Amino acid sequence: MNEFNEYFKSAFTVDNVIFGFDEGDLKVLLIKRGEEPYQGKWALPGYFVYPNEDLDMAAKRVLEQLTGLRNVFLEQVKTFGAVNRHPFGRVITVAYFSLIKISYYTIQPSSIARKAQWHSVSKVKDLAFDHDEILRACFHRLKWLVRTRPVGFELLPPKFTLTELQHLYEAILETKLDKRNFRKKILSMDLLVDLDETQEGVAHRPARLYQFDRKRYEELLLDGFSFELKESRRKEPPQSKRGKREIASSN
Amino acid sequence: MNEFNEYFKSAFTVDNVIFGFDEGDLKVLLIKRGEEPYQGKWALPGYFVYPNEDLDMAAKRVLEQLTGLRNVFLEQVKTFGAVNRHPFGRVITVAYFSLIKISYYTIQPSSIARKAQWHSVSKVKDLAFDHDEILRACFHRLKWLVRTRPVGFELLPPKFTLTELQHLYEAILETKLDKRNFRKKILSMDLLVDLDETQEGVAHRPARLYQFDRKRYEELLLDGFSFELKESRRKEPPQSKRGKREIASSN
DNA sequence: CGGGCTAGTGTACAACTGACACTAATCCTG
DNA sequence: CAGGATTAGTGTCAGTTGTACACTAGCCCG
Repeated sequence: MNEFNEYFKSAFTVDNVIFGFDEGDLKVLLIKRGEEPYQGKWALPGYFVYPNEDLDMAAKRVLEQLTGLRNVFLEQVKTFGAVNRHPFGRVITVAYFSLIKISYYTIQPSSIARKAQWHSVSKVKDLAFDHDEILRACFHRLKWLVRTRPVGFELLPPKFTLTELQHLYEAILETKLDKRNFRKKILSMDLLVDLDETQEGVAHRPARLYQFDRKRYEELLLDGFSFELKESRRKEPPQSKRGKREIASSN
Repeated sequence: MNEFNEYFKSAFTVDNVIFGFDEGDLKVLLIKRGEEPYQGKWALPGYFVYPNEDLDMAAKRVLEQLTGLRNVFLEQVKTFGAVNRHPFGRVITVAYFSLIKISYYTIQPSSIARKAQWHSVSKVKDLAFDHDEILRACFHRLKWLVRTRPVGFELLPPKFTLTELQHLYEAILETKLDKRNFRKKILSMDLLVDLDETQEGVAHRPARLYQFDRKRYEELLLDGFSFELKESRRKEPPQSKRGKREIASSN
């Protein structure tokens, strides 16, 4: 056993990429570092794993201290262990990502949490450590996840419109989707419950509100869920007014 | 910096799930442990990560010491860090998996390698440490991978028959596939080169030999590859001889 | 009450999927 | 050397799914 002692000199941490969705934009929760190294830079929330703690527990702890939330989607993504990624010594970090409803998030009294802020995923750059790379890896995983499991559940408020759901998919997949095809596909999964309510206080025709059907959701996880829709090829603002007219729908 | 010293007391290792394919069966390379803990048990090949080594480097080193192979498919899968998973102290392990052509594998002179042996994935159980769980996780990842990338390349010998390729897919996916549909699908990808050679020394009609087209393979990786075929529902040995007759193909 | 805005809706064509059975070619055996 | 054993190899049709595409409906606001 002594022959291995030289190896017991490293530390490991967890870092958590916390995704949320708001204002049609995919967001990630970052912390402004108050101390060295990388003081003043934005970083992913994370901490050392305690000696008596499993990895998943550590990730949950970090998430809860920051957001007050438990029982949310949380999954290990990848481990980063480049030799010099941390100036304090050999530290490898296990990256997790979680999906939360921003509307449920409340600022926690802990000192870390007071330095936290949501950032648009597409605009984030120049994070501390190798966190840019970690964020990219987690975003990539989220993109994959969205095809494999009905992800909206985790990120949207309990009641939402189909357009909101479509915007979420578009934000994650970084494409535009065709409205009619998207609706056809989503509704055919029998996953949404029509609440027979509509939006209020919007300056246009109000949209119907839906919620996810948790039971059906779990069925789909088992049966295999797969979401595939090509990017909409619709030309943006029609430059010619003279395209073939579509026959008006009559149903 | 001193405040963190208590965390720098752990070690980490890599474990490598090395898959091969032989005799119609998916295999994994295991080592019989010569020392405690778990002496005499089969285990995944792995070792401590050296202080000056990145994770991927460590995984490559383990693979090469064992098989003599470099430049093979090798990917990180998941990190396992349960508090008591290792009796020597806090050791977390980063699991990798690799795909190799068994025919290229040669027993290396190193002492570890002499204790290595191929095992059918479906029969493996009761491994040392948490290696059963690690193997399951890697097999699961391989199942996913096979839908996403033309995996045969990595596991089959350079020349192979369509039936061998089909058996490989069946072994990984743990299903039966329909012969005609499988062939149609694979050939339509334009990924295989017909070598205009046939098997020799088989006691039946010899099959044509194919090889992968590396260039087309790389195109597919970029363009997005997706393999989906339902399990064949063909009834095994036809119990009734009186099913509807299929019209004989006339082309 | 008209303009601005977003919601909401159907169809036709193309592409893909999946079910399904026999003949061809080789070796082996008696 | 004929017949049996064994695996290779091949096409079509029907049903489903994917995709392109444009207008009317309903609300608020000025």
